[in-house]
Amino acid sequence: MALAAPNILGHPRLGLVFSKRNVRLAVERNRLKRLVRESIRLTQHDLPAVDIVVLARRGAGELDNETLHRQLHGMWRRLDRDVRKTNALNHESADSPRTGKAPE
RNA sequence: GGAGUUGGCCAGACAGUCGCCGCCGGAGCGAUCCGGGGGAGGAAAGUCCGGGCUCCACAGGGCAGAGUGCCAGGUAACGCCUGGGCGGCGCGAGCCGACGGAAAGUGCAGCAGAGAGUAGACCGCCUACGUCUCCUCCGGGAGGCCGGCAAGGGUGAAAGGGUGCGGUAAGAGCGCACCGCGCGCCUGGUAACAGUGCGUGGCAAGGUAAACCCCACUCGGAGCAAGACCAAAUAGGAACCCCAAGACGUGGCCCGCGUCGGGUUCGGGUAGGUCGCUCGAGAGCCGUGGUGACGCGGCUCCUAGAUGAAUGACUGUUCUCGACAAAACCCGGCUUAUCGGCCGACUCCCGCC
Repeated sequence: MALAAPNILGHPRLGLVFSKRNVRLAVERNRLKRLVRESIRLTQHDLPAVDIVVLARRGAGELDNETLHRQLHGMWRRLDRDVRKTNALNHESADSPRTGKAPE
């Protein structure tokens, strides 16, 4: 799961929350963090300027690399789409919602 | 060929591209860039012991508390390791053992059973001694009382050495022989301990000490969030200098009384940062002493150091298709998890020559 909010840095920024409670083994936690970082690294230029916090749900450690990459890629696409949509709305209403939420 | 015991080792490999964290060299005022090289484990785990290191405490001794517990050796130290002893398991190679003390004291133990601890008498055996009754062929016999015994049966996880002979009323280490046991000596061994050794004791009072306890030995506390250094903003403090005028409160007002300033420097200290942080009881090879753990000497090598915490992703080739699992100050152990593979030594069984 990921949470996102616009920032003023001009580029995306990543936060990671992988609790011992949801991912028991240190090996799995490190692997997940590496995969998320790698995914962001490869797609950072296509992402809007938002702060993203990625959280692990219980059982995330059991997914293999290929599945995770696919899911992350899909998540970034939907995030980009949602941000574009809210920006368009903002231009119309000049109002700025603080949080855009990307689904899982 | 099969079954097994034991010691050690490995933990996918190679190439390319893009990344992450240190280090070295170069360029740049700098941000940073370029090049080179390094980057998780045998258990990094559990945090159960031991030590180094750091800070705190400390004249000496005792008590309390905790731990350890056959002997010798190894080690910085250990609850670890090696060798040995004893006991147990296994045909064997081997494996397992908190393995000091129960005649210092206290405590604890369901059921069964007469009795479970200064032992005991249900069944049973005996009637010698003392005494009573009856019978008598006058030798004695039968029965009772008072009693004796613990061999046999029975209970139990466990009932106060075992076997045999003597002995006796019946019995009993009551006596003897052998076996076992205790104690002393001798011999071997550094010792634990062992002995077909010599002598001695009739045998000496169950179990439990991971129950209290006794004996011997060991142990100060806290931990890298230890500890050291640099050091904003804000608030407060100290010293010196400046102004000694003004502001505020009290009051109708003045006097009076109370409170307050500005600057510089310094010290403590928070955020933040730096160090501690990896060259070490270090690794490899060779030699050497030792049964071994291990020690000594020589040569060579430098081998993670992060701080939200770094090893990955993708592609290709290949194999036996990859288990358990991530350093956080360091090291020595123990314990636990683990797909599979390789090497050495040994044991038992079967077959063939």
